[in-house]
Amino acid sequence: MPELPEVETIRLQLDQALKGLRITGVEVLNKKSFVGEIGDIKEKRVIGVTRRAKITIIELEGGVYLAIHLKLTGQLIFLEENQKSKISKACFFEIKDQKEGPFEVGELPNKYTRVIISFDKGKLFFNDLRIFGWIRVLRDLGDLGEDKFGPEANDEKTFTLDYFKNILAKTKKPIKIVIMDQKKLAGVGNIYANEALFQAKILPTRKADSLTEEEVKKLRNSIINVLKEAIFHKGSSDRDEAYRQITGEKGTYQNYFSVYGKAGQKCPKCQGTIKRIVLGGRGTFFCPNCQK
DNA sequence: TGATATGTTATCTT
DNA sequence: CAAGATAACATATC
Repeated sequence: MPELPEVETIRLQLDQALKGLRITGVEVLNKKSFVGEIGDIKEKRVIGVTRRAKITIIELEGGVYLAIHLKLTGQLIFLEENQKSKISKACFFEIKDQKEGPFEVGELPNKYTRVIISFDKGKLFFNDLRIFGWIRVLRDLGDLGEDKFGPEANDEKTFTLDYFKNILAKTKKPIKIVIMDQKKLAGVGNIYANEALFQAKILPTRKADSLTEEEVKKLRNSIINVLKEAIFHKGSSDRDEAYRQITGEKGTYQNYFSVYGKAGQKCPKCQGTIKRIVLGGRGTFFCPNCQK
């Protein structure tokens, strides 16, 4: 779930919330969720928060970084010390208003809180139901493995048309698999791959090297566009999705989905019906009428 | 009970 | 060896 727009939303909010704060302590409630020495980050101030692909990177003074991957069910929730009551109320409201589930934040820490990072003014809670996510202490950003990531999918400067043409021409894999491959393009996950292919009117099953120049151009525009729209709407928190903003609030881009999770429903552009297949083990949604 | 679930990677299989 | 497919990670919901 947390794909580029969700991580970017969290990054922006964390950058505002944490900049200048000092880490006063770290509680690791689940060993698998934290890799590194607490001593390396204690008493260090936050310089800023950046992002690479779907990884949030908290830069600390002294050349130390906290890299965080939320994987499928991770959340980062920040409670400012002096606003605790206000934020708790917002979370409480959310539970009352909507169906209660494992992903509603409620009181903190909760059952799924794996790591708590305390600052001189507030606490950051890392919640993760399925424990696939992690926080790592890094001395060198290269330890993330730069070669593991292609250009950022929302950055038209590095994600160029020429680059896109080149990587697509090199493989016969289904186009959806290719645009979700972080080594080739960083940030696109299942939701936005489905949505971008719909916007570009291209079937997810099409072999990558079969796309015409026109289609490649259209798909690149659709990817950039859908990611920017989703960032504007602070990401998506569809029904069973864990993603929350750092306040505990949902994103709203799920209200703008055309095909994702809509099997059996009407296509928003024609009279066809959205179909679901499995591609690379993932739910894949498309309109067989609009997408060619 | 079986199918499904957003990400990533190890491990098959071809 | 490379490309492609699938299982695995841990847990919950429908």
